[in-house]
Amino acid sequence: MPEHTILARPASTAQQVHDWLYQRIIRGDLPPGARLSETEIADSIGLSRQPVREAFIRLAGEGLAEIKPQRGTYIGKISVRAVLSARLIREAVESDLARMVADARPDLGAMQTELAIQDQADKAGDVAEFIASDDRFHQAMALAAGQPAVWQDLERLKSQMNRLRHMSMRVFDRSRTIAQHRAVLDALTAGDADAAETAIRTHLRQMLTELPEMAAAHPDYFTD
Amino acid sequence: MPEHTILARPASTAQQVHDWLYQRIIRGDLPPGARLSETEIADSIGLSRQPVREAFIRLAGEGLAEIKPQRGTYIGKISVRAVLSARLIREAVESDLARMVADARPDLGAMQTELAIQDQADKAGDVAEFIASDDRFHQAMALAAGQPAVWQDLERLKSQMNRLRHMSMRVFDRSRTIAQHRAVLDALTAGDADAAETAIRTHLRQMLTELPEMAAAHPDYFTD
DNA sequence: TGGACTTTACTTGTATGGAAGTATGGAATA
DNA sequence: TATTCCATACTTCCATACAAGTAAAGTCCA
Repeated sequence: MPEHTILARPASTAQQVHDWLYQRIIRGDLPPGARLSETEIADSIGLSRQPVREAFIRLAGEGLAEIKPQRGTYIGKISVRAVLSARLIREAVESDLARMVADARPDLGAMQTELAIQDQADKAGDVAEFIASDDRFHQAMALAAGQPAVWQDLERLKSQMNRLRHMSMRVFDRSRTIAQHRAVLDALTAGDADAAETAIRTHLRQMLTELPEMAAAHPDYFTD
Repeated sequence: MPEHTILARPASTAQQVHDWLYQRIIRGDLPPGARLSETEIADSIGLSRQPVREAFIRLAGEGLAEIKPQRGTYIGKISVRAVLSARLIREAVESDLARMVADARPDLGAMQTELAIQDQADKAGDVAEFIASDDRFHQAMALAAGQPAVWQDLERLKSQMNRLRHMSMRVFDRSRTIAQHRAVLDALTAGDADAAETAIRTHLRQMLTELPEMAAAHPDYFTD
């Protein structure tokens, strides 16, 4: 998304505030339903309300914040409907991508690398790195399919899902995720499109079992 | 996306400005690359620059405008990459939805209705109504699959594509679109999942031939 | 004690002035 | 003539002040 210029101009203040809040929301630092005050944040970082306000507008556009006119702004709760929708879309798209990769037989070194990183991160208990590598694994598949832009679009849909994962990864079995990733990669390496599609669909359906458990454990974090 | 309240409070001015510009962009009234001036628009509708500015920010978040700091704001050109990506995603998702509908055999009256409307609109030469009904046809399929939220997500991805369609529908053969829609509906009615998937993929691949022609006809409207 | 009303302290929304940066056209210079 | 420099007229960005609306605490009255 960021356009590349020779001289990398620093982003606008409003954009920086947005990025800062975005990370805090995704990582679960700012919990769903939490209150966001323009004045409070503006004062805390020595800015006027305006750039903070514009950051809120950007966040609301991404579905991460909810601006209630004259009442307040709140961190959006995790929409179960949005998560389920994004999951279905991911399954459909990534199974098509998997078939493309299996047929084209490109180099899959990047995916191999990420799998190794996930192994290490799991053993080290580094949850953040595990999640980051998980994303890069799927991104690498999109890249291998020659569709980098598709992954960018999926990223935008995934934002709700990401928050869920930062919660669930601490709870659920990461070795199961690794095993599923390996099944995908094996099928792709073998050039078996049917097996690859089955593997990726199985992997992405994992969330269907995790979501209800998380929603039951933190009912106040979810809506719908 | 708009939240439903019992008493429909009028949206904020900034939101209204956004919606107004959004429609004008999608319908091609404001051509890609055109200049947007905060002061100019603010003066023309008797507002201050601030709400107009916030409308610009919302548009930029949707990829419809590009804000160049201290230089100006412009209607975003149609990104070929974004259109191709959205098209691939639509094909993957809608073919999964089609399979679900074919298997579940729900009532398809809504899709029938839209097909009839498209027939009429085509004969009457009402392009806007034809496009609107085209959208409702696909939306009805998502609804029949029990996935209304999925269509909402696709809508957001489609914005770039929509602009393209408002151009191409005036040029290309609408009866061909109708025939493809009928093939989809027939397969769904018959409960033939394989045929339905084939039909919807064929239909959505139509754009792959239209896009290069449009890009060649209006090179200054596109980027990438 | 209970309930309706008023006040008060918040919130976001809008208007306006000025700061910082960019592009353009003209003048001075080689 | 060609090139460099600079003034000027833009643009978006940020700060500040005020307006409009909400919600909750406080007050008055029955």
